[in-house]
Amino acid sequence: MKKQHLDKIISLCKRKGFVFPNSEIYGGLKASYDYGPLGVELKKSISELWWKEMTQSHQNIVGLDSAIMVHPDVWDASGHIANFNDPMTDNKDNKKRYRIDDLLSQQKSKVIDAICIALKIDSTNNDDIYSDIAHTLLSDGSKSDSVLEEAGVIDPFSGSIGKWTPAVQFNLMFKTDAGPSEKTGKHIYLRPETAQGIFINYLLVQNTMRLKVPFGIAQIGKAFRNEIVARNFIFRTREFEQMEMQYFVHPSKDVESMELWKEKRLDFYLNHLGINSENLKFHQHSKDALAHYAKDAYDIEYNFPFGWGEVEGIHNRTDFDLKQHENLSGKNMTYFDTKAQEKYHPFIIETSTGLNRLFLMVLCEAYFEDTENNRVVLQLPYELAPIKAVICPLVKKDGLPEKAMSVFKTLNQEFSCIYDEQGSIGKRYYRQDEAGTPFGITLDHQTLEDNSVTIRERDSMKQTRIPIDKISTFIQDNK
RNA sequence: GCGAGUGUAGCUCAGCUGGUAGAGCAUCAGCCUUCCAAGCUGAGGGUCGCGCGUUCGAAUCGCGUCACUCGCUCCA
Repeated sequence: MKKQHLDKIISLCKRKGFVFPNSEIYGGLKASYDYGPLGVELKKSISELWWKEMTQSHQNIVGLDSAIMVHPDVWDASGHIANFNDPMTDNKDNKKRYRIDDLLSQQKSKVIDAICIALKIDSTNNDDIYSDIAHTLLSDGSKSDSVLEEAGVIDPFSGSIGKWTPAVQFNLMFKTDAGPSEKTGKHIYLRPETAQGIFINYLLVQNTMRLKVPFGIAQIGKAFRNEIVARNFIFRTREFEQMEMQYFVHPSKDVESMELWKEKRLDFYLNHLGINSENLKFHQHSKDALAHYAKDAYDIEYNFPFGWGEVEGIHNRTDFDLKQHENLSGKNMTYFDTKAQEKYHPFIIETSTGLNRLFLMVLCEAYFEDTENNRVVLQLPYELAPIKAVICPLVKKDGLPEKAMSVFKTLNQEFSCIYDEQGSIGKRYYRQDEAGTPFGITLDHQTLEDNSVTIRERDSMKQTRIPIDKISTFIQDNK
């Protein structure tokens, strides 16, 4: 049943103003979406919850907002330039695409030798021979296709020699040029992760805030990845928002800290975002699937309509990044513990989550078809609901609209409300059920006599009669 | 990336074998007044994703392209 929900959620998102396809009047842009009036509220609520949980709730975690564009050497140090500029080739016969270095590693040595001779590469004592060939092919673009084919490079899928296209580079990072002309300017990349902004600033942050290890730096911001495949609605987009907290610990405490954060982060999903534990699980990366920087890595996965998908990564990044930056920048990146008189590179435990994925997860979790009452309800936790209450006059006459409007104006100071007098009262409730509004407040003729209203709860549809001045208290108690 | 499918009003969809578009819901205005949608009247809104082609004539056929969904694949 759950498997069929994504279409319904996409439709609801558009209908109610959560998410719109971007550039729709021009036919759309792949994997690009806009957040509508309700969507922006929901997204903001999720990130605010996260921020509060990850900064304010801890004495030793502070925030940061670093730049999207940074010195290009940062990406050299991080490994993004080296690791994600892999030359690729396609087999024209079956349209399979391969990373050339991967492809070569599966070939017999005489094939490799033939290529080396053709390209005049010295293959002796060369550990990076596959990568070297790949990059040579790329720089010699035009002849790369014939070289691979003539050497007899076999397509592992078909088992026969492929008809290879010239080497092509797919850049993970979006590149642009800073400066007035392409020639004089530097290549600038849009950050593919927010983490590096934290690493390069960590000593300044530590110093200005007088922090002692262990401490954390949290950041929310956009990152950009030129994904080849982008799918599943807003699950994987080229432009996305990360919420990361990098926790700096003593190298001997990494395992312990990892366990701590795994627990804390899972709790966030269960107790703050209202996710059912059945729909969450940890997935540990296997050794060979680990990122170039990581020692150990867990994902928190959610059971989306399209299957289990990663919503958060909790990784032990070790001291890889800090040492890399130290090597490349020449600046000392060590932390000095004055009490222990010890100087070291802290290990970094990263909790990195995708805000857009949490958004989708929250919607999937909240979406409920109440067949008994023939309605669709978004059972969002109160804190996440874009609109907290709808204020309705029972009928559009006898001074009820005026009275309701004044109640609306008062309550709207306190929390986000909406006023609605259009259509039957049931219809108005149902409209808000779909938007996830937890409370409906209705004024009727009795209100004019004793200042009481009916308050109706979204999930249970239960109605209670209370005085106007108790609305706020009631909501606080029942949210 | 490969394979399959879809693309007609804001949403869900109908338009069979080619003759320039309909419904329900939604929206808006008016009536009704009723605490759990779908009562009455009326209105706005689409050159049928986009382009090219075939044809006297295309939403309907062909090709291309863009976008989305599903299955594999991939995902630092």
